Amino acid sequence: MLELAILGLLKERSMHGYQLSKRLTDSLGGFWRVSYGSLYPTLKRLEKQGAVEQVFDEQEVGRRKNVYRVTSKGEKLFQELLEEAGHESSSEENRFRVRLAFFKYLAPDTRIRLLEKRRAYLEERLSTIKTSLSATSERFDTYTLSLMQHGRDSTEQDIAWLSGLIAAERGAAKPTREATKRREARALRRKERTT
Amino acid sequence: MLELAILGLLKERSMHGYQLSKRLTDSLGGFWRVSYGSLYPTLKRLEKQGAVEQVFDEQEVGRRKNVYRVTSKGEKLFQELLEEAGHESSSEENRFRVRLAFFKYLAPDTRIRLLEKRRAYLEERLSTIKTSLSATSERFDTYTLSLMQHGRDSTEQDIAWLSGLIAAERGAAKPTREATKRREARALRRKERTT
DNA sequence: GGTTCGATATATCGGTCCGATATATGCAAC
DNA sequence: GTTGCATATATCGGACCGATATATCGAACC
Repeated sequence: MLELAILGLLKERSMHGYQLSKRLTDSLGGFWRVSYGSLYPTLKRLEKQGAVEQVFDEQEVGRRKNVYRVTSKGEKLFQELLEEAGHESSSEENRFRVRLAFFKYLAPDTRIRLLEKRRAYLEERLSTIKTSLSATSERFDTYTLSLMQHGRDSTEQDIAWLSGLIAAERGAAKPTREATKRREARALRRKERTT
Repeated sequence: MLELAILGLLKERSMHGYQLSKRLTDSLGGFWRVSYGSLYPTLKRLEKQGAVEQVFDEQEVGRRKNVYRVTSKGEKLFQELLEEAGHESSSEENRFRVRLAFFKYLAPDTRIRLLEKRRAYLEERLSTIKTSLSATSERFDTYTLSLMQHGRDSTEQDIAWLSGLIAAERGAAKPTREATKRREARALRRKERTT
């Protein structure tokens, strides 16, 4: 995941480690605080793999900075990591967000595939939560119950958000007026079935 | 975090590793999928620390099972882990949820303190996101923008949820008989609305 | 009766990431 | 001039994950 994030940021502009950590912590939504214990080893790993390389600025005499640039090998790796379907785990929460932050580098149909995969996973999880809640709601204490209810509500909102993104993506993919209408109708029907 | 979750579940009932993994994956909200690569080493670590001990059931002759029970040392450790204020990182998302699942083992004022701390953190993050969003100097693409907007909305809803929990906690702090009845009536009505 | 298969159960390996910490340098304020 | 803060790189131990190996049990099927 860090490799993906680093490559994505370096694609936009060559940077050194500290700049990357700032961009990752501040700009990328603030949902992930990257540690140096991850960042610097990952940079070295990427360099060893030939995915990034150091840029040496001659006139810079001041303090030591390791500025990195993406190589063509790194571009390739970036695309692979970006398209890689996730493993649906807890760390996949962040992984998905990082991926979304670089979605502009993906083809529209790949974007739709990834969004739908994520939505399918959330829908599965939602139904699990709902089953858990309706089956044994008396067994849970107030806090666990509230936690699960909140989990259910959040998941529903995440799904709605994803559906919006998918719809927008479909609308932008083939701007044929008739096809769009048919697609939206299908999406609506599908939504009504699963709700 | 895993130590906390394991001790909390073992407090309720002595179990072996596989049962713990089921309970962690299924019952605890479904938001965390625990791997065996974490679970079994953690159990051994806890045993080494003297926080849990094996239970040997004599009549059981069948397949090998390592059933564990919490010791008094483990009870102490559990309380410490439960009260420990988090480090506000990305792994703290799960940590907070796990902690909440065992909130019943905490004193009301500790509960309020932890909830408020969490809320304060989320409010800080919310303001960061809002600042980022309103600063037009940095232009985000559609996806990053949507990600941040969704992050903002989700955070706002999390804060509202926490505020509800805090209010309920404050209301329950002084258990006057009449107040309790009124509160239960409110809770019931609230439950009926949300279900 | 045999076998196949999925759920149960424990264990370990390599790897990613985190949190803490150490160690410098540039810079501005006092 | 020195104090303090942001900048900048680096590493250590540890937590957790994903994959995989291994083995047992029960039920289902032929």
